[in-house]
Amino acid sequence: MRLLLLEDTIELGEVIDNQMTDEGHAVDWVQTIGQAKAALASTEYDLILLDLMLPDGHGIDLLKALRHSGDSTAVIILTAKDQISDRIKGLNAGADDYLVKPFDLSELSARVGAVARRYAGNPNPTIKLADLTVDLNNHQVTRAGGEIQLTAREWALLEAFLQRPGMLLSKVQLEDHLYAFGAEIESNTIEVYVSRLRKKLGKELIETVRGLGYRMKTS
Amino acid sequence: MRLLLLEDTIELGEVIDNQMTDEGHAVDWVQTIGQAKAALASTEYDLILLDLMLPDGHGIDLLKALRHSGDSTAVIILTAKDQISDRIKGLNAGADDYLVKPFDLSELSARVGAVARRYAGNPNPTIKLADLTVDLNNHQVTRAGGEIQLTAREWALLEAFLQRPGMLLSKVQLEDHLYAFGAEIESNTIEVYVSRLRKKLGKELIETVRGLGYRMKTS
DNA sequence: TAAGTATTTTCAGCTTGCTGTCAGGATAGC
DNA sequence: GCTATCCTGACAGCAAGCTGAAAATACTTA
Repeated sequence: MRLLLLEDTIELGEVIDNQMTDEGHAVDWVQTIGQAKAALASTEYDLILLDLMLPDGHGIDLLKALRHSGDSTAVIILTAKDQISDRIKGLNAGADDYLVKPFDLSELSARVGAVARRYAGNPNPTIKLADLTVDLNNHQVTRAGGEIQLTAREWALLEAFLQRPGMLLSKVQLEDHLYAFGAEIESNTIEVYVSRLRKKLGKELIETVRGLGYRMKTS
Repeated sequence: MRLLLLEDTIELGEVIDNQMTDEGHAVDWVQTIGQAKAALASTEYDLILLDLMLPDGHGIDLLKALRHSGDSTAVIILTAKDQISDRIKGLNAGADDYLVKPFDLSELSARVGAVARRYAGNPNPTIKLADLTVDLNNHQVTRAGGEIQLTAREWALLEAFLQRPGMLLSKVQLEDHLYAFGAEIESNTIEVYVSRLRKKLGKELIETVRGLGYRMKTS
């Protein structure tokens, strides 16, 4: 899915950019309304993530202009907590959803996923892997009918593997996926979680590549 | 199906009118409570689409008057209002469903269709869930014959789960369902209501997904 | 309006179970 | 065998969630 991210905070913008890219979306990240207009003029997007307070104007105005011109691209608004009335204005102006900062990346993923599904017409995406069924939407994993309970971290790890099927992933890459930027991990946490995941999913799925990282078998 | 649409915004009214007419319903569109009363006095409707903020009064009052006079016509509330209690008042006053503006027309169609089916084929639609019977019309839950009394909030929460059976719902999503946009909840209200619902319905129905939200078992 | 009742919201203490770390053992490669 | 790397059981600390109860609010009835 093709996303336009309009967010002037470098820090937050980068995080969202990375996350969305990780999830397989094509992200164009711009930081001003001017740039956004240029991007929108030249490209067709499936979803716009819209910050409201921007250096060269207010996001609502962009949204209004967009809707006025007959553009019905899905829009999710990102607003600060103290701008409640903005949310209402945003929804009135034709936004599809909103998120209040600070938000969990997982929450953002869920909303974006919901929009993606709405557009793809696929209500409940699942991945089948060996005898496992992974419900990406509900964070549910089942094997032979039985449900496997995963903790948040275990799920995040599985997700990392599923996003790049069959690829070799270094511990650093996995850490980057599990821990939002800046987190310092000084122990063998990844090893521990790989171990826990294997125990729950079945050992043969995740293979160790000594000195390099891990790889999940695709079939 | 014969609909009464009470909506004072010309723009929105026209859109809904057209859409519903397209879908084969007979639509009477009025713009004030006065006109609505006149229409209701002379005609039998299957469904009322009710805006709340109206030039000559509040939609809730009409709904209350209607129910007080023993009229059980289905009502779907259309509200852009951000007042916390509107939704609750609406449901308490006997609304069947609600939609927060702006909404997708497809969403509206779906709700209207649901009401249509509810009234056409099935005079008393119920969902069976474990040993529970949930009567969607009357907002009643029974178990082994005994009736379980739910308060407005408790019902709203149950409803959120029933509308998306088996899906993982975050606390934020549940808040959005219980509290119209704009309400800020700063405590563990959702946890409290989950706790109360569990106590009334039976603990095993709602499962906690730590760090992510809750999920209601479907069977 | 005021009193009485019901519901909602908040708070605080408690429980649960996840997380990150470590240590000691296992394994692979040389 | 030796070493680097990886695996995994155990555990303390912590954060998320649960729940009883009080405070605040809404609703009802006289």
